[in-house]
Amino acid sequence: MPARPETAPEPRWLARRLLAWHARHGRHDLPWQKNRTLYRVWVAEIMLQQTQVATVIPYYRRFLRAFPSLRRLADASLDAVLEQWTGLGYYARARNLHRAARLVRDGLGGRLPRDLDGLMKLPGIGRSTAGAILAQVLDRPHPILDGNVKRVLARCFTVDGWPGEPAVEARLWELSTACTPATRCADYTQAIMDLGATVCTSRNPACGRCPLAPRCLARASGEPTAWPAPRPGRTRPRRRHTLLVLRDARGRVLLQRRPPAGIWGGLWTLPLCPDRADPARWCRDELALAIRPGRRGPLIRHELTHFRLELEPLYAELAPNRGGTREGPELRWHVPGSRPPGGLPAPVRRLLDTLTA
DNA sequence: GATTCGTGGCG
DNA sequence: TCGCCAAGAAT
Repeated sequence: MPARPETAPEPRWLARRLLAWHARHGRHDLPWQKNRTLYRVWVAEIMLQQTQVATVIPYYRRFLRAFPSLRRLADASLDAVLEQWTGLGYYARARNLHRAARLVRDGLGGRLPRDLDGLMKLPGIGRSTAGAILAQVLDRPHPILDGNVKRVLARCFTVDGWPGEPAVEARLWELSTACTPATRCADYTQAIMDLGATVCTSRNPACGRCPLAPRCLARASGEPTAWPAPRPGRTRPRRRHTLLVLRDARGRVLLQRRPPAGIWGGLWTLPLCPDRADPARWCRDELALAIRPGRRGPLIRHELTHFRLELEPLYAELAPNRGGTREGPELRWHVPGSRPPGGLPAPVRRLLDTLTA
């Protein structure tokens, strides 16, 4: 049984322990940690929102190769940006990143703001992301509050309640502010995130390797994973859709652009089968596939089913741009294996890959 | 204040 | 197979 401290750790002790731990056990060679510019760290922080480091790294390298500077990003088309974002998810991040780059190019002389309020005015940058950028690039003493920090602080100080509740989050902001030291802010910020990501993990915390364990109240309780409290249960609505793979005689696949906002906003997907329509009823000439998302998540897992589709009725519904006057979804024929017209959702990309092979 | 937004990994 | 979670922000 661990020793049982009765008082919460002092902020200065916590920061000192974290800094010492980070020197030996922290991560020091992440791609955005070298050549730390506002632009490079900004892009990294946006990609890292709700996304783990290991997932981000290859995307980050490709993205910076395609858009080495803010100017190059602002001058690029949104389609080109979404194409780089394909598979990363949360595509509003890419749209906001691109919009912010143009705002900076056109209104701020091409320079990203170097203060909290200025950064937070840009789309996609909230308080935590702004703090992380300033702490890492300029070593400014701004607290952050991401999932790692929430977990570490909630355990150390046994903060009750689900962090999604505003009152709990406010308390965690207080603690994060109190613990953030006036100096060595870049190292401290990286340290507490690294601890949360590699030691104070959500399911199997390695308290035996934690520099904060001696005074961690959750550790002392014997059940460190009791904090933070889990999100209250909720019933997620199940949605079921059918996407159609329509191929012409040359093997091209019909793609349709999603509306600019909402799920997969601005991306190119397979056309949606109209609700209540049975794809099988349209079987006739062309071989097609239907994707039927399963019970998981918004639109994720899918099964492939072969259908033979009658194209003409669908074209009447899907190709309203013919003639140039009617409004309707943007459509494009795509040759599998060639460069896509823009961003593709991961399931669509995977499907197109199977058509290539 | 509650929901929405992707995808991959984990137990 | 399933539910939860992850370097959050916008609506």
